[in-house]
Amino acid sequence: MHKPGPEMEIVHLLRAVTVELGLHTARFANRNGMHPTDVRALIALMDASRAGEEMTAGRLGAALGINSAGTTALVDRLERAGHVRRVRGERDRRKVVIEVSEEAVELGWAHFGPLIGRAVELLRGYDERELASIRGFLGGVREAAAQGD
Amino acid sequence: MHKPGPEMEIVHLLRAVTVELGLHTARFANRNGMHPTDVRALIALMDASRAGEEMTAGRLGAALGINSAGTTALVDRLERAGHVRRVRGERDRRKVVIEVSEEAVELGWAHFGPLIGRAVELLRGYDERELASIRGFLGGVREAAAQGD
DNA sequence: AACAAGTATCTCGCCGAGCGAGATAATAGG
DNA sequence: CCTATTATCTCGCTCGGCGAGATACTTGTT
Repeated sequence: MHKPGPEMEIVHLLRAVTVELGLHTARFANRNGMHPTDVRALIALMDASRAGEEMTAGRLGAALGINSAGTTALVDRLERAGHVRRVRGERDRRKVVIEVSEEAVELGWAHFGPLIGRAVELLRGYDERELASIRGFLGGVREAAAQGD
Repeated sequence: MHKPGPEMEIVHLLRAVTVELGLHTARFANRNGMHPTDVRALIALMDASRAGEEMTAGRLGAALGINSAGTTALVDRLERAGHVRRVRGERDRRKVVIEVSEEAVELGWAHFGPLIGRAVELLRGYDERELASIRGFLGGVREAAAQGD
């Protein structure tokens, strides 16, 4: 019916990885009385912070694929738990900038640190050409998955 | 604070890929009046079918990280939509074997086919050593993420 | 064989995440 | 200024998933 091909093994492996990472995230969420969405939000916030960008409520909701009502509830939840702070935008006072608390960053590192460490360790075992192929494949899949919004 | 390192770029890229694939799955779910969990369930079912294994309600719930009540509701939903069939276990009549309908398989291929095709195309551009490094990295991350259940 | 213990699924009642619709507040453009 | 636009929030609601416990079938024990 479909030709198997040795490439399919890697495709299925990639999917298996995303499933496993999803479950890993869900465990972190459960252990801290949070929901998967809350964790995804914190990750998005830390990403923005690392890139030196401000994350507003609207952009956060868009990044997670939930609407404005859901986003407000999400930020309420995170704020109530002390994971984020709401800060009114300085230049545009309609906006609400969301800042991650130091405590949430540490909580995240405690759980995801070992996994990240292991991944970095694995990557150290490859030479530049191998790293380039990994980078190229992941980048290509990301682009392909982003098509058709 | 943290040493950046060129490896971190790939770690963040992998995370970006999982985020993008998650959104891609959510779009498929929305367009077909389903929820992300339903799609994850169908994928798990097709995986099992491809591996020639029977998937029961209990194993499905475990694979998705939801409890038995939620699993029953999930299977009800999928059955109502015509995506799966319930079949009483032959040997052990307590079990309920879940079978995916041909129609659901085609629906999935219509949406995920192009993405899978693009991934395979990308992989064809690498030689055996490069494929081995991609396989090795993904396999290693999967194992690392599976630790600590 | 009959009974207890174990296992797989289902039912019931409930909580709360996320949605649609629309209100409110701030900015931008003519 | 007055209107259109943008950003967030409020309200009411639906329904996915949970905990507790019921039900049905299987397996081990005596």
